[in-house]
Amino acid sequence: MAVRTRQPLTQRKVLAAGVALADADGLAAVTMRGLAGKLGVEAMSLYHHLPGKDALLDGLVETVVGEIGAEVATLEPAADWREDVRRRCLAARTVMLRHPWAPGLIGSRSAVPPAAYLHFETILATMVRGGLSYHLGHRALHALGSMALGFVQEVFSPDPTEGGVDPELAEEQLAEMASLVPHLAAMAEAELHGLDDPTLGWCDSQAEFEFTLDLLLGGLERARADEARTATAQGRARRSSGARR
Amino acid sequence: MAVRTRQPLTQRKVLAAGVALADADGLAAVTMRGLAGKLGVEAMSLYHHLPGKDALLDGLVETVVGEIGAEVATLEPAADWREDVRRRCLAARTVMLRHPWAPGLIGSRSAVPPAAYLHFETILATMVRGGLSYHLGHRALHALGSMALGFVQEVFSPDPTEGGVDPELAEEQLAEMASLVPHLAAMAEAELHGLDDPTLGWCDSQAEFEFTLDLLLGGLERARADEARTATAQGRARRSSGARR
DNA sequence: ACCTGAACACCGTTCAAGT
DNA sequence: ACCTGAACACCGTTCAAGT
Repeated sequence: MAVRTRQPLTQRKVLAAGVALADADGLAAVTMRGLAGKLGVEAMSLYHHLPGKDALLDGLVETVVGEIGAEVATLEPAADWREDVRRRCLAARTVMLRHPWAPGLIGSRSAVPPAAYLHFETILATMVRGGLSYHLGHRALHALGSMALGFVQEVFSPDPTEGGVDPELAEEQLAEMASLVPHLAAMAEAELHGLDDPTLGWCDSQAEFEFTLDLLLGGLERARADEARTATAQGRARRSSGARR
Repeated sequence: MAVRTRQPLTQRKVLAAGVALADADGLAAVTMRGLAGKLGVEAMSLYHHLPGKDALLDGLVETVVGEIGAEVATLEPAADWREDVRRRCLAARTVMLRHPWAPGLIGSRSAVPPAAYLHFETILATMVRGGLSYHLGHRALHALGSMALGFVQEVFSPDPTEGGVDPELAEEQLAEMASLVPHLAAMAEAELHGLDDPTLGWCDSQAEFEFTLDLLLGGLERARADEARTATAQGRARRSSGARR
């Protein structure tokens, strides 16, 4: 299955093959030897295009974050800053859904992918244009956190029982949960019964993502309005008292 | 430096040594051979107390999450549900600050640490007692996400230049940033000038954490009030129209 | 029961050598 | 310049053997 090309290898081709390999077989399958094999080449050849494994992983992150740029470029601008930021985050999310290994990799790396700075920049610019101060914009970037890159730190893991819930197994687990964690069990049951198609699983992660996003944006908009009101009130007070500097 | 004990090894001791080793030398230093060496034993001895490396890593997570339970147990209950949840998240955060490798490890594992369920349970119970429906409680757990375990997905990485910012280097970086990402640069500068002690770094991660937390909690409280108002209005409408079921 | 030593199949990486 | 083969120091893990 090795792709044999007579064209010489390039860093781009190595990284593209790395992303494809991670998509297909998971990040653990991306070894120097394994990736080289996919490219019809020996492991040591990769060192002519990348300094080592660490650079390869950084390159994979950079490639994926770069895809966000392409995705965001297709967006139409929105009048409201919140709608604009919302669309950017959702665009990033569509990219991450194509590369489910990427959030974990990004989280485990210490360095910020350089391409991410450009993405944050456009988001901050949108917010400043929308009336947020740089201080609030700073806090907003922290608050949005990884959502700007299209993922949340999933505490409830991506379902290992992919593609559906075994109703019988779910029943068993519910029974077991009921005694240990009654509120969680009640919640799970309440949510299960409200679903049209229980085989899809009872956590609609897309809906959760959007709910959280709207929650944060709503809160930031209120903070923004407060800030504007306070500034106006202070300005009025300063003017009416005739204070100078 | 190997700790030689004549007492036989136990799983608890192995895990405690693993946590200590990760605290001291990082997660990468936790290898079967390395950990065994710290315990004054051969690598293969560990297999008598743990099935393998994967179980070791799961055990490390479980140990750390277990510490959250101990920390939460010292809390005094708060009247307001938001204050209560807030204290629980901050307690979890103090545990994670002791084990900076833990969030990355938790994020990279697919399974939810069993001890975390108990933690989520008490948080959900607090919220339900505070008036949230199970549905909203479900969404709240998702929204709080990893904050319930005391960390956020840090996009701006934990500062590698630990313990302060070199002002000269910072100036250089600012100059470089200014052309590429002007809004970010302006923000960084605005934040730097407002600081009492710039050597502490210009991102107060504790303040950011609390701001984000309060933002989410404030939004959830509004959603809670909306939900309560809607339910009351629906009830009133149903009663006044004499509708039954 | 608990621990050991040798061995196996992998990994990232160095180095000298090929064309 | 790009690629190779052998080798090195590691890793998790199996197995047969010790007490």
